[in-house]
Amino acid sequence: MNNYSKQREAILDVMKENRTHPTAEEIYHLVVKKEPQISKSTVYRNINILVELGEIRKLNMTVGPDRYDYLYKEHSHAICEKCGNIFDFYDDFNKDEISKELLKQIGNDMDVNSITIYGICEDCKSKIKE
Amino acid sequence: MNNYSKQREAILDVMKENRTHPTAEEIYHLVVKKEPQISKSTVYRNINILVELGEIRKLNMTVGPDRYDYLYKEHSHAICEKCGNIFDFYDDFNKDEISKELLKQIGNDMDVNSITIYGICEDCKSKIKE
DNA sequence: CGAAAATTAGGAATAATTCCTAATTTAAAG
DNA sequence: CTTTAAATTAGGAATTATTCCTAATTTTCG
Repeated sequence: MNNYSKQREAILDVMKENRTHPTAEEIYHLVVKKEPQISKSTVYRNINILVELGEIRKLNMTVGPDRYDYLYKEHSHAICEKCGNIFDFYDDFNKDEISKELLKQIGNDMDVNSITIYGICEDCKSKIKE
Repeated sequence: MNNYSKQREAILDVMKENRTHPTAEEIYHLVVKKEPQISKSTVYRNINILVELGEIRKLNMTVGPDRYDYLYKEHSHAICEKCGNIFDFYDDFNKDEISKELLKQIGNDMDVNSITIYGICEDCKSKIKE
């Protein structure tokens, strides 16, 4: 793993240019404009490699397929469990402290990568009431 | 939605008895012991209803299928992005404050349901180094 | 009880993702 | 530069996870 390929580069470019938290399918449609011959399996494989390399982040969704995000800047996500909308925000969580607390409680010295808030957005709240 | 059925009750019982964050498939195998005739589609449908009703929680996984958790007591999860291990822990996050901060930053008055920590557990860290 | 609404089993269908293979591209060594 | 090994690709098959469909059964409630 880790040889240069224009396909992988095109995928990373698409991720850099798009801060829309695209699904794998959406990434495929964006990248096929740059590399028309690219196959879907290549997109999937490279997405996984880029996640592995820590260049992009996988967002775990309650609703719909997984989404991906380029790590342009340290930030967190608030995700609506109803509609799947993702909101970027800047938290002031202290990851080292969370790590320490986890060690104390669960006895496992985890590296904390990200903190995700799951909830219900304004729109979905009002729809439920109706 | 919301009529009694012994199938739905059996699923909820299984969730109460098992604090292992089972997948839908695992729930099916557990519940089929109690209700041998139950079908997988009934399990899936009722899992979704129970999530909807707020009786169980869906855990969004980086690796593998989604998992579910009975809400026996307010707690948070730390999930290993490599192996999918889920650790329960008690946080002291102030959800109302997070909600306020979100309103300020994203302009959306979300209800915060849960906070999930994604990271790499001890075991997976040591495996990567090898 | 008896009608209407909800739920079921079981399988088909769909969606999302991974796997397989032969061909091509890239890296690195001479 | 060639040559060779390793990595990557396209494209489609296969697999996995989940939802949808239908006729039959169960539950609710007047």
